[in-house]
Amino acid sequence: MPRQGARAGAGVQAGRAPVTLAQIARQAGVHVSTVSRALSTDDDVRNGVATETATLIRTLAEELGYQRDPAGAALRTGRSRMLGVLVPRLTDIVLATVYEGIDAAAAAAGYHTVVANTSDDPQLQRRRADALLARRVDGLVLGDARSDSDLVAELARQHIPLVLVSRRLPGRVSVTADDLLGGRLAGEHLLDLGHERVAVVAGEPYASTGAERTQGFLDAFAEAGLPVPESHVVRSPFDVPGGRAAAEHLLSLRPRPTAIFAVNDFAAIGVMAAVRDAGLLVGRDVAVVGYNDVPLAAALPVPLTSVSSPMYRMGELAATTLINMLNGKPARSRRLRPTLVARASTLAGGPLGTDG
Amino acid sequence: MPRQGARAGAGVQAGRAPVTLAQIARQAGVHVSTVSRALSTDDDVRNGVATETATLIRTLAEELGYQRDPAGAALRTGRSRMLGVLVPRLTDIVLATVYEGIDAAAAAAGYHTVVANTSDDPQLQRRRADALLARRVDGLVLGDARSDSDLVAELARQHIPLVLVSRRLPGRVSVTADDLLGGRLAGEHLLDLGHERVAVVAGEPYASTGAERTQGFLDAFAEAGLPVPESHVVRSPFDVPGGRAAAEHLLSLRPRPTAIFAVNDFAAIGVMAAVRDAGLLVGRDVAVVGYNDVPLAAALPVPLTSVSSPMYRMGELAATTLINMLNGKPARSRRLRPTLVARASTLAGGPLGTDG
DNA sequence: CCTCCCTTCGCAATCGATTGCGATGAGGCT
DNA sequence: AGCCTCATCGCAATCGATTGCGAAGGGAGG
Repeated sequence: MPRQGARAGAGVQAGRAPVTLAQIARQAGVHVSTVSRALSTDDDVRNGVATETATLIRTLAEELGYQRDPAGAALRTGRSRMLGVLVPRLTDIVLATVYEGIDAAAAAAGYHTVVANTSDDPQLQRRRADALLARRVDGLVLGDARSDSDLVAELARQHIPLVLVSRRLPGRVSVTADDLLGGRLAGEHLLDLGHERVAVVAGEPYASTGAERTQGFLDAFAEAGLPVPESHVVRSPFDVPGGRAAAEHLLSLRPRPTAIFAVNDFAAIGVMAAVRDAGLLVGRDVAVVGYNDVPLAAALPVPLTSVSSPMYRMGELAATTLINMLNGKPARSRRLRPTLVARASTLAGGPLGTDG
Repeated sequence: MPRQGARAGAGVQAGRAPVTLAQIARQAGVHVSTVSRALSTDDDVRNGVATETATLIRTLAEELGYQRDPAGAALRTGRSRMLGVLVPRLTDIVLATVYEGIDAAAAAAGYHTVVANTSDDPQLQRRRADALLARRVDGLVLGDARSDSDLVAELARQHIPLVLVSRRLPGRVSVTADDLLGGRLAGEHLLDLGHERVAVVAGEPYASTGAERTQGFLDAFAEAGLPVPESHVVRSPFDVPGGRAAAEHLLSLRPRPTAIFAVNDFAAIGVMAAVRDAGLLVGRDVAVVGYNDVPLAAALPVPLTSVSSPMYRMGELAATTLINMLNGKPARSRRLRPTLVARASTLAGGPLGTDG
């Protein structure tokens, strides 16, 4: 007799006494399998139980406070009802917002999520993904897909259900914002204001977000007959110091750009700092456009013009798409429409001359 | 014969074929129980296996890529090796940083974490906690403890292992920063600069963080013989609009305060906005002190003086404390020391006169 | 009145890992 | 040489939920 008494792993919490199917079965005078069926969420299964038996069991379960043991269910079914989520970092409010959407939609569908930070580091991505898989998550939502890594391809080869979010990758199911359009919106906004000499803080090349926002922006100017020279497009990390350093370089160019588009609000804040440090005024001497429209953008001393994407909704859609996949339904990629929010960082001074 | 073939829940991912103890046992020519013992992390258990048998099994497991099935282990042991974490919101960089620390320390100890947002809403706190418990987490880290709610007491009554983080509650094990000291540091800093008429944006009363920071600040001024009148202490949400609204009120007082302490950086940013809106200059006309020293504080147009607490470390300690509890070791509360980082928002203009 | 069918349940195996106890064997001791 | 001890390992039960199959029961139709 392996067990001597109560629960083995009860450990510290002596008080908990989880209700099991067997207890309900005993009280209801039926077999445990009947209870399982009555409590099933699957209609086909539940229909095998007489209505009055089912309601009896249902109310009994309610009274006793029954909660299905996920370990038992997972062991038998092979599905954990847990989703793994990989993000570059949760301290980035953009990804944190996406994650909140993911978690909300997952919870609504009876799934839990487990997140992990990868710092955009390929080694960490692999390690974290393995850890999640070891936890037997049913699928993955990847918010940190890199175009220069083959991790996603490997996971796909193992037939692991996955959905990309925020960043795209050719041939993979993803839920993203239309970054190409977003970049174009930023470009057209500056064109409307009369800017002709502009520059781009383009983010990291391995992220489709930065790459496509940049491309959309460049497209707009190219189509307007004002192609942006390559020297005016610089890569940079997606943060304040990164944007600041990039802008310091761009502001040293002669003639100086009259506007700078940063593919990320934090980089844009760094750009604004560099503009001030150069003794210039944001919005009058140099227009600045950011991307993501984080809450802070509107609260800055010079409110930041930014492109807004439905990040929370993106997370929700990513989760539901993955869950549909798990249920065998076909899944398709989605691209959500961004909008531009114009503020003082581009409007303060009105259009600048071509030789300001 | 309930099963017809391969794995039942394989679902979409047809490729995965998890290695089990039984497979290793077969290849090693030993019983599955021996494999289990050889692979155990518990030394007492592993010592029951001969060294060479153990190494054989260990290398075999490595080659086959064995990963313990958490469901099987959890079912038998009653422990899921999962920790539940409750935070007000993950989009708050402060809590996100704490959570990163929690997750890192948990992962290092072989635990996974599951987070949930509660929006500081008592109803949601209960629901999320229940959901986590239904998932059979081994313990909880609560980052959203409210002094006006009895949820924590209820959980404790059920003997659920838990540790508070960030916010304290009397009689509970917690890992926090010394907010009383932090508030005092802010107060002493302003006293050193000669301020005599100050005000406080005190945050929400149910959070020990805001309450204690405020108290420490008031203590410093009271001990200096310059008690702050109640009318100069206003509560507010921990965000930009909240700080802005509170500051608009405070700036309308006559004589106007020469300095404002906000118990949270985002509220402080709102304060700075209100100061600007009033046509005043932050750091010269009105000094502003924030709290938490978020990365953005240093990047603001007028860099923000702020009290810095080791948030990541706080998360790490909270997780290890909880895990120690789970292992039956005694746990004690910890209070980490904050430090003040002085910047232009208090230094720009030097001390102001008493009738500025 | 008998037979057939359908609804409703029970039976029992099963998922993978853990663990108390007992069996086996080797070695040392008297 | 016989017995005892200890190290090592196997046996089998067990955690809780799920599910294919079969049985029992009731009702309807011939």
